[in-house]
Amino acid sequence: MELEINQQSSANSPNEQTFERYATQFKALSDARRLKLMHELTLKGEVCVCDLSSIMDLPQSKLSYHLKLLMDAELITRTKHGTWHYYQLNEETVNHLLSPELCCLFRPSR
Amino acid sequence: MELEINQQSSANSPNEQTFERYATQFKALSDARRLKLMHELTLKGEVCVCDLSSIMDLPQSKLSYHLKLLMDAELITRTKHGTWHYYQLNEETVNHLLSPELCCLFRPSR
DNA sequence: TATATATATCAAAAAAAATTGATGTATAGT
DNA sequence: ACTATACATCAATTTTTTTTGATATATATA
Repeated sequence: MELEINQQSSANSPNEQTFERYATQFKALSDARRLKLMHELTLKGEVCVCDLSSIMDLPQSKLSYHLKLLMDAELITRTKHGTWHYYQLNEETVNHLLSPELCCLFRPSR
Repeated sequence: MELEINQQSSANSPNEQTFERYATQFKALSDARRLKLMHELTLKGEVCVCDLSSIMDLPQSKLSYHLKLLMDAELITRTKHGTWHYYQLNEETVNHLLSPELCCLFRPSR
């Protein structure tokens, strides 16, 4: 018999942390530019900051700021190859959060 | 043959408005107190401001402010009976937005 | 080793959102 | 008509988020 430490409380009695966690994730999604960014990752699978910068028409430091918010919310992940950093959707988180109806927009089907 | 005015562009070529719209909705969801509020509505179906005020331990004017944000995002609806205003979830919007996995927390099953 | 490129981080300023306390409005009861 | 109750709105303030421009770090290349 195992003791289970709930990462996330049951749906019946959510605790404050659960709400805070979701609030952080929705906050990361609460900006049109970040949504567009997520959409680009949904379409392209994996994009480096340099490409995103021109796609999004954003200066690099601003872009890094928004990428960090999405990283902190665990909505995206990063892999480094040399000096290039490639970002991709965190499909697990996104699919846990968003409806299937948002499929193709932000939620890739596996 | 009918011309169709898309309320929301197709998933393949979302326009700026689509992102702005979702950003507004996610912004409304980006606060732990508003999520708790949504959860209360999910559980109770319909609650008046006076009850919410004690449940949430929030002063009335603050509560009204947050309810307005959720109303503007069309995440909740209101019906008035006399001086009482009853708020309820907008299930259509919520279910369009959130995953079935968030069911019971914010997304009621019909 | 020196230089260039890609990206992250930082601190100050600007902009946006939230709080607060007061006032306004509508309805119900006397 | 008067009073009380339920809720919305407003303006000033505080807090949080975003932007900006500069600097730091890490890797690649000459």
